[in-house]
Amino acid sequence: MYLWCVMQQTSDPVRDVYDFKTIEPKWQAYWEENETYRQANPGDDDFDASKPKRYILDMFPYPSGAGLHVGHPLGYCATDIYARFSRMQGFNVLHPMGYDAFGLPAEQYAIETGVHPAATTKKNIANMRRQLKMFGFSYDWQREFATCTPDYYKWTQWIFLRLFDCWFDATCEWVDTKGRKTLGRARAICELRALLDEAQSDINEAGEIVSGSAKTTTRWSALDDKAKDSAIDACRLAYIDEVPVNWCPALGTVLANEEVTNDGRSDRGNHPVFRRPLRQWMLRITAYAERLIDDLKLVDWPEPIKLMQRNWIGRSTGAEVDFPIASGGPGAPMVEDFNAWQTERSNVDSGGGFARVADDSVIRVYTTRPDTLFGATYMVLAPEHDLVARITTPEQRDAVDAYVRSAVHKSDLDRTADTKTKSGVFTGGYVYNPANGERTPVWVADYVLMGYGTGAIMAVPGQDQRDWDFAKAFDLPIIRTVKPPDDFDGNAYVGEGPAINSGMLDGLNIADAKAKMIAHLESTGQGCGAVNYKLRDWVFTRQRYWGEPFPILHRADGTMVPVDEGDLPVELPAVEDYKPTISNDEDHLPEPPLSRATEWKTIERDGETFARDLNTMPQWAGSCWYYLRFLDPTNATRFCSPQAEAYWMPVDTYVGGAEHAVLHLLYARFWHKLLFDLGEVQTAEPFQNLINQGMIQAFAYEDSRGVNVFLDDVVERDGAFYRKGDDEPLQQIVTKMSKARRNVVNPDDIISQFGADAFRCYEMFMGPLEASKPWNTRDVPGVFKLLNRIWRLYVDPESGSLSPAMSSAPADEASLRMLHKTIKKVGQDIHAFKFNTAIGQLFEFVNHMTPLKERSREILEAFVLLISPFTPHVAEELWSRLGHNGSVSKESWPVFDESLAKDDMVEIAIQVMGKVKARIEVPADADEKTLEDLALANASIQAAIAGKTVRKVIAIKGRLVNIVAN
RNA sequence: GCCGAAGUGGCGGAAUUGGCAGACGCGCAGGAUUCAAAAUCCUGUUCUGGCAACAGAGUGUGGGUUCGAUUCCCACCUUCGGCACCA
Repeated sequence: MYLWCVMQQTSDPVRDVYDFKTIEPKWQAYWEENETYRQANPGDDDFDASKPKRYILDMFPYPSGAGLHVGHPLGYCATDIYARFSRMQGFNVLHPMGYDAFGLPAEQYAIETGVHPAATTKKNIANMRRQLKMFGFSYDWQREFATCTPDYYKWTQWIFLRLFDCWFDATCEWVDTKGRKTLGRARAICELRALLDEAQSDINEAGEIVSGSAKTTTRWSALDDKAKDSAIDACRLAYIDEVPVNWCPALGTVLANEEVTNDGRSDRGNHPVFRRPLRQWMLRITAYAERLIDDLKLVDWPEPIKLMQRNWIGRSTGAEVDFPIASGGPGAPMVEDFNAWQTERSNVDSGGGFARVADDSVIRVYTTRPDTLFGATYMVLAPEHDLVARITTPEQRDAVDAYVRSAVHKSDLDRTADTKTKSGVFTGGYVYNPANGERTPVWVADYVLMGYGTGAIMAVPGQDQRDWDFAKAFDLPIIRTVKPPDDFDGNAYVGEGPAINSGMLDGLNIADAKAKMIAHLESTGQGCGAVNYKLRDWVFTRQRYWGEPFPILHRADGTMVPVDEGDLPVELPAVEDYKPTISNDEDHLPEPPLSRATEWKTIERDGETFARDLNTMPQWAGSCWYYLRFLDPTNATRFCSPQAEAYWMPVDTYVGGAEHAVLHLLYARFWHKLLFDLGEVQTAEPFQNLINQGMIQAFAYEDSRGVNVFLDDVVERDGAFYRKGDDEPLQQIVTKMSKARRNVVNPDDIISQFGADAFRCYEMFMGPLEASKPWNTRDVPGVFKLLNRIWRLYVDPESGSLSPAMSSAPADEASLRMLHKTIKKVGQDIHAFKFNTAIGQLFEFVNHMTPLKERSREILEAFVLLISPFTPHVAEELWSRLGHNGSVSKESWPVFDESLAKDDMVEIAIQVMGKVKARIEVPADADEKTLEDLALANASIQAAIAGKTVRKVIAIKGRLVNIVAN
């Protein structure tokens, strides 16, 4: 207001045009000063418990040095509009923002420059905060935090300790706080020990408590203390295991799959990469696989995203089957007599039966098609499989060793790139097919993956195309066990049909044959029905500096103790050098940057020396639970107060990019379920509604050589594009924004040219939120003009006072109807996240009002409220110029009158044989009979049906009439 | 290869989910205003033919269901995103 007065005094004649450069900073300062968007928590003095709540959350950004690109604010604009709208509708709205601040780029920068990642991150956050404020987002800034601060990661470590301190009791049936029956839950590890001690239960190698006496189980009471500890450790939800990783000694670090090139080298520096097992922290997400699938039923997510999660978890049903080893290498345990083995297995009561964990004398496979067992003509082991070494005969040893070595050194991509050509080597060993006792050769091939199922398959070339290809390549027998249709001319037949060549199964359809075979396997102790998941446990270790340290202390003897909760956080120490230790030796073990923290890395406790864990957690860790910290970000005694959690959770609306559809959302759901099992949170699922914004793409221009030309150097003439100056024709393509494409649009530039309100409107007007669509700066002036036109409805640019056309007389009916229609449409569209059509309606309103000589003030006042979620700055300015005190955001959303929101007369089409021949104006509620009569009486229609017989008339109220005549 | 999403004017897109295809915006054309321009306002703008009224075609392609299909079904083509031989 002050600046406006100055302008009025100094410029003559006064031109009080829409001046976003003054308005936007002015109101941003006002919001900041008045804490306009602060949201009180339950228990606070100014908390209004009578209001319903909405928790509206954005996926928080990584504070990169490049700042926000135009893709970030797409989702942020959407949630901001929805949050402002929700407040006006009388909701308590939790709308926070923070930073996912641990991560690789800051560390890479530190390695190159020696600048501490904390300093880089702090600087980047400051820039990003400036940008976020520049957009006018209504975040509650008092709740802002970054995941890299000790106050925050203290609780990340605390949750890790919960994972460490729990096991998953898969057989536990329980009723949750919402009264739902659930199978399986996390329980404290001390309960496991108590169960084992008291109940004299047994524990098997899979870490399952078992009663009964299957032969691979061990009597708990027979174990010594150390063996008990390690058995317990193996059951934890956070456990240590050896898993193969992409080890790059020259970089001194482990690489992600996407950092490894096809020829098995690092994409940074082109160093050799080796796949080798490494001791890693693992999180047992697989224990929750079933519940992660089931509980998708509880959330309102887009079906495609749910489908992607289901596919990722990849539940399949089938059977595990044991194939006894008939012959192999010198040391291999063997089954001499197949019939005797079968008899022994069948005798369940005297130590036979199907063991929970396979013994050495069999190859255990998982199959989804137990009905095809009679067609299993060879076996395949993954190259990493334990049995490979033992089953290989001396004659085949060299070939197998060479094959295994080459496969192990291949990257995943390389190993799986070519799906047509199969490679593999015969081990020389044989197993018996348990269905018919046939001696079946055992091969090793890299198309079988150790990470899925049991790492071994029975190959059924008749019903599996991959097996068919392999059998053809190596001249192995093929037996069809499902009868294909007579006209079938393909290779493997995977369709439905009666079983053939399958003894007792012959004639059965696939489902019945599966069931019968599983029953047979179970009754004879040779196999059992099984469920399998593609999902694997989560490798939770990174050999990095810039992440959360593990709150675990290691004794010299290999045992571990958790850091006391009272000693959290385990703070990340300062180091001189952030580089991992590099080496040219493939066998050199990783030494993460934290090994350079010489003071920190050992610690004395009660006279005993412990080594700290030198690894850090992955970036996912911080983002797994940040939505809970926003509820109560400064709580020093708990990750958040139970009261805040009970009130705010679940997140009602979660908006972010579809690229997080699987990993982030699955990991966060997993952690949430752990906290739920422990009674720390009250909802089974964290995110009730999920919306995936599309990607903002950009036009890019290529010359004839395929080289990209900078946007600024492109001119358009007659719909074609040319390079400025040399008139070379360019090809326009739509692609991701990237530096390489030279088509990056910076939001700072757009805002300095058109303002934040116009920017927000443009992004929302581009198209549906979920769709990917190209940015086109050419279109921005369209919404910028809208704001100017709105401005002129209120402000007379000559005098700077309110427009003389604004009248206090009662509104004309047409304008009143337009207003109510607009209130209805905009409200409904915001609620449905259809912002593009909401803005279309704002245009229609302005188009209606602009030509009027006299405009009702009452209507214009209501319209300011309607635009305020989209264009908060200009709305505040107009609201204040209309003489109101206080922020427009504190006003209520206007209520529409249904009778005014719809037209009383409508135009309907009259068709003859589906072609429109006339249009008539009728009352909106005219019934079908009236429409039919009016249609038949219409002159053009009579002409159109002259000489024809009217067969049928279809009249749809308020829509159309169709006359069938011939 | 598999899974998912999508294909509508010169461009971004709309269409109550089976009921007038092209709302709204951009661009373009014409007009008003102006000494002139910018800005602003008004009019037109799917394509083809016609001065016009009007006629015909038209939502990736080809079929089908229906009085009626952008919408539902079948086959195919193209683009984008994800996954990588998942037994």
